[in-house]
Amino acid sequence: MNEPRKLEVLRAIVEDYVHFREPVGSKALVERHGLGVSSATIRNDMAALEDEGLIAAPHTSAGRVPTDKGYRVFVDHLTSVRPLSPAEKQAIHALLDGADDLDDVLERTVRLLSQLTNQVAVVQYPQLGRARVRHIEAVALAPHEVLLVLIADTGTVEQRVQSVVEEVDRDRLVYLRDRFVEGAAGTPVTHLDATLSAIVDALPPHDQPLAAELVRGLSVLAASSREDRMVMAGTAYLARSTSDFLQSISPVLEALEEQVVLLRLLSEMASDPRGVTVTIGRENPYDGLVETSVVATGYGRTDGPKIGVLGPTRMDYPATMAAVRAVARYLSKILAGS
Amino acid sequence: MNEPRKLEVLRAIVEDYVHFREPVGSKALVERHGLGVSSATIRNDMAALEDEGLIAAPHTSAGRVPTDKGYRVFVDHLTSVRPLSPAEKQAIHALLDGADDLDDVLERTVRLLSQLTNQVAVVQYPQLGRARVRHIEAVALAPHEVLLVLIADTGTVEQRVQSVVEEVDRDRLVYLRDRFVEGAAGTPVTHLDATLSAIVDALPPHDQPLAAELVRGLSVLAASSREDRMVMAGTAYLARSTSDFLQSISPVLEALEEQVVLLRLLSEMASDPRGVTVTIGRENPYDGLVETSVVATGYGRTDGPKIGVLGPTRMDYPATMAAVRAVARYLSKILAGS
DNA sequence: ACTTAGCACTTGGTCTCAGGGAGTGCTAAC
DNA sequence: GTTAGCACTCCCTGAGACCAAGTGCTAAGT
Repeated sequence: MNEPRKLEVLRAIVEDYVHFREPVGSKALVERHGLGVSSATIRNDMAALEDEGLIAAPHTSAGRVPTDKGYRVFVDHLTSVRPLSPAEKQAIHALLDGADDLDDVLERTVRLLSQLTNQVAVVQYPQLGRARVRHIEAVALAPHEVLLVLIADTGTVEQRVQSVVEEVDRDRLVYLRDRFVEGAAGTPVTHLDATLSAIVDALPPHDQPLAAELVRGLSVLAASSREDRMVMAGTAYLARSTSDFLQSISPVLEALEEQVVLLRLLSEMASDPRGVTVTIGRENPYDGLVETSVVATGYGRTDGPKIGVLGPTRMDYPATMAAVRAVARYLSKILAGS
Repeated sequence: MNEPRKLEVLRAIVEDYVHFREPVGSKALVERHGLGVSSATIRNDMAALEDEGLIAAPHTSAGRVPTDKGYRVFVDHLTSVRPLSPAEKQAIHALLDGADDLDDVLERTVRLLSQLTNQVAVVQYPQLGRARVRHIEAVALAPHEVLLVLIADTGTVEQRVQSVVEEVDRDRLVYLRDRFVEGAAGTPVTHLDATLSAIVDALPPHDQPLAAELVRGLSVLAASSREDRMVMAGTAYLARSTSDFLQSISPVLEALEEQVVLLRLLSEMASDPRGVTVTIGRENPYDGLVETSVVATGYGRTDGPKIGVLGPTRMDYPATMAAVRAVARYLSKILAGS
């Protein structure tokens, strides 16, 4: 058995299936790709590939279709992430320039990625958890209401109106805020609670009740923050996929609405040395997504938030991986620059 | 011609078509509804209704289907908004209690409405434009960076990091902030720009450049605020509609992503004396939504933001209208209370 | 002036059947 | 290890027949 050629056949099958969206037979294969052998030989290779579970036949007299496992081998061994075309790079520049706000940047990015890949794109908000405290602000809005603002070095700003039992005095509030900023600036947001608690303990006793209430509010900000939020675009592409995928669009939409599902999925994806990670079909633990693949990567600092694309398992992996990687890089650059 | 019965026939056709999702014939009509006449009579009525453009036949030997115009008559003259069942009211309570944050409230609300109606639900963010300024905060984050926060009496908080040319001095910033709050608190957000500009003019000359920059940032907050944002839920229900609607799901998803489209649609919907407004099929100016109807109403103060539901023209209008109205009322109550 | 029974007619959906096409697996020869 | 040849399987398509549902019209009844 000719191993290299067998893998070449697998590649050809994947490429043709992605391109023509229908099972591919041995004859068409030799015609479209210049494999210098006859269709019978290819059939032998295909039988072997089928034995290994890399391809499957929908029915006896149909061509073959890659299995999840087949796509996996294709992605892992048969393709490298090709760079984007200049036109695509220019599109990235054109769409991402001129954004200021973090929300705006993410919004544009996700639309861009969706348009580049013709698929659903998602981007996770920068995780406050990995960020460090840059500033804390406390503003008295009313006798018993304080606006708390927590600003992280990632650029995220979280705010919340906290009601307090004690009547707030502006000067005391400024004093407390200064203590907080002084003691907590630079602390990882995850440690904010502990750091602030220590500060409270060191305060004069009569300041402690109010300070404790404020710390409680700030902890809420640090914990229930945007780290579980994401932006999405391109759901309409789901419906444009082919007919059989159309049947399964409803569960996919459900999964997309359950952002928790997606967020877990993204964060569970181990980072890959090549930069992008791919989860294919049933590798995915969620039922609604058994016919979809996810191509994702981190952006910003290492092990940071994720950005990715979701589409039918029958997708153009090389192109999608390239787009995801390129957009992630530009996004990192933009966020670092601002 | 018996006018009342003819309208009764129209109602029966709409109800049956919504229920059984297939064209309804004269015979089935007399069987299912106790109209005391024969099918031939109904056929005459149906011919008349067809002449008036209220119903149509997909083909010669099929039953009739309501037209957009038919639904319109049904909605306007043949149905009243029925109150919700106790079970539904309880569901509303259960889901909306325990929300604090505005984001959280809207999120829960839109999910609730979607589940109640089995359709796509949307809710518009409270418009900052109609709100009044409650507080302004300016915090120096870095030598050339100021965090601006604008808090409205609607509970919305807008923030933005503004970079400034001049190096900021903390005391000056506090001074300027105090001038702003003093002069602008209570002003409608729409007039914020003018009000602040006047304040700037009255300041000592050496404060004016920095103040002007801050005002520019605050104006951006006031203008490009959340008033063009919305929350959505239940897109998966789109795919669960019947087959013919499945063809048109892609344009609908596109329209939903183009939030501008939806927002314009919602704001163009005149408020109806009965509380809920309905836009049916082609009454809708957007191409992607020719097969969908929108049921919406305002919440909060009069002429305020909108909340609504979007689904196939073949929807259960009375139930949907009831759900939208009920949820809008609860939402208003919650927002007023907090 | 309505209402009704009866009936011819239209049409889409379903079923069956046959034929064609695409593709496979196997065998035997190279 | 490769190839040609061939029988076989299975899906898809179209044609034809048939049925069910529904209509519109006419003529008769109230």
